[in-house]
Amino acid sequence: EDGKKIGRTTKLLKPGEVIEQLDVRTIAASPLECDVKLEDVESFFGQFAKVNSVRLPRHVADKRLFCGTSLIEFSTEDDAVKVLNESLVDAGIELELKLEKDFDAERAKQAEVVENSCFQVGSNHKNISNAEANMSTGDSAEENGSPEPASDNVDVQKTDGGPDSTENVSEAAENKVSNDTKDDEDDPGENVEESVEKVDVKTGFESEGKETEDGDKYLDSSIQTGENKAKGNERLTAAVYKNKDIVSREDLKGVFQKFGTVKMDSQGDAYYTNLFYEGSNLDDQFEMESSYQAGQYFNQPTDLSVESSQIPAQMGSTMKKGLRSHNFTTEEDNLIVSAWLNSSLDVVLPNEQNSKTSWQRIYEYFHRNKNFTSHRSSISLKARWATIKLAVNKFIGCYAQIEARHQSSVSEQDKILQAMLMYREMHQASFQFEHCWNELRYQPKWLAFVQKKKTKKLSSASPCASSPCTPDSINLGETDAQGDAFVDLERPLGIKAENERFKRHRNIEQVDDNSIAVLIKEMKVEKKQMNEKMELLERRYVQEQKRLSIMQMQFQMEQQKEEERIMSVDTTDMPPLQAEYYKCRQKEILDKVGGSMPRE
DNA sequence: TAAGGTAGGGGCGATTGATC
DNA sequence: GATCAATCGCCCCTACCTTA
Repeated sequence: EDGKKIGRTTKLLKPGEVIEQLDVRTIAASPLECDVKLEDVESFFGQFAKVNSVRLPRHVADKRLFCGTSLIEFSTEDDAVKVLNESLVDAGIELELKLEKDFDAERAKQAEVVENSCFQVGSNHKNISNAEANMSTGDSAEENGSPEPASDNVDVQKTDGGPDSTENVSEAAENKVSNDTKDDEDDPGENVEESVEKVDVKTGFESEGKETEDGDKYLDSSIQTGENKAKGNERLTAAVYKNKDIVSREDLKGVFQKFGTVKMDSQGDAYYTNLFYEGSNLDDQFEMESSYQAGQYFNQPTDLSVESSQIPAQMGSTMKKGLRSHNFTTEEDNLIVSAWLNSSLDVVLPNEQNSKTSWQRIYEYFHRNKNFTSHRSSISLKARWATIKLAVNKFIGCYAQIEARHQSSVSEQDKILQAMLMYREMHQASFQFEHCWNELRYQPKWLAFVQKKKTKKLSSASPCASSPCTPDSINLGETDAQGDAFVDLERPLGIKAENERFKRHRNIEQVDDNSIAVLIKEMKVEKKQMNEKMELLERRYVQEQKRLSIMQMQFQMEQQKEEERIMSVDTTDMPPLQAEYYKCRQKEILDKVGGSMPRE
């Protein structure tokens, strides 16, 4: 305004320089837990220096998953250097810290490997194994600077997922060289020496894959012995054999033993192939002391898996197949109920939000909050909840029926006893979940759940609404006094479902003309009946009005007669008080008549 | 934009087999 | 022998992606 030129005191940096500065201020920290939050990372590193921002990059192979490494941008380069030189431990695990550019470089490599593997995945049902093998191949080829097609490399894999797979594997291991030869026979362009050389190159067992056969289990593992040795850290390393896929059971035992007692049976051979990707064998060969122990193992970030924190702590589902554990205790039941109530309402989470299932969360809640010994797997908890839910639902019905009787002078305890008796009569079994019912009965989530069930039943049973109710339909029936107090948290229909519904209705309209005609006829009849009713009511109303007016006239006539009588009374011979009364009444009447008469 | 396909996930009944 | 935890398979629902 005063004519003086103003400008920045400090010159703006060029974009490239900004990025460069950002790079030196940003460090990558790993391994972090899969469900780690931005705030957690920020507060953790905030203890050491001022944090500008935190990023949680996704995995290169699966964008739904956190890659296990967080990028922390500090306010100054000095801060970044200071933290980089620190030896930080999070959740008992020493964090590996590196500059962002190093992390980016590794990530670019990984992306390339994943891309290669995607193109080279075979068409058979063992895509995962192949992809994993190909990734390994890609890496080694890259290291050697001599890219080779994956199919040219030696691949000792089990080719059948059946029970013989272990046998196949051991055979394959024993006859490695001969297999190599066989492979080479298939591909005449290669010779045995070349193959062996390639196997030797692959001393680093690198794998990166995803367990897709079971939707719950994502497994990204990367065993990088070469790197580990170089770093010299003391994290877990699985012994890796010259053949990339073969790990001895002793080595695995050694790895798993750090997290709990591992039982090994005597059967089976000494080698396992692609354990992590196809390895149901693991269940048979190794037994953790508890399923949760196993879960704990998979929660540990180890070098078995640089990004193993992505693996859900759910492993126990098949760990002790066929072994029935002890009965559920009241505490366990209550904790399951509590876990269910505390878990998210929306059980179907979008993929990009969280790959964990609601039962995984319930499982974690259960084991995090237990103050007793329990090794239940998520499947056990789920099954138990199903039992609890069913029984409590039935009991609610019984209790509602007892309530509906409106018995006077009956305490709540008596009602519960009666409901229990009714339950026993109806279901030939005693109700064993009173403790759960007490926990659940007033909880909004439970009430919403019950209501949802009820509406579902009503809608599905609407065509036969007059049909006799089943005990269960009575259970959740209109007498459920709690039903009105809930907030409707039911999810709306999805687009597709809504369209289906619309289409169905449209189709019904188009196709069923006859039924529409019948409906119209019925409606006309109904209308006629309604009109008749209305006429009847109107007639009654008019009659009633007439009757009222007649009564009113009668009353007026009687009143007039009375007034005339009062006016004609002679008060001369009456006692003074009586005379006074009549005079007052006569005056009143005169006033009334005078008021209504036109004045002159 | 609608339709079709696929994947993820839950519910539920039947079955199995260990425990009571 | 009864009970009940664990498992399995089927069905249904929803969201997302691809294709016409």
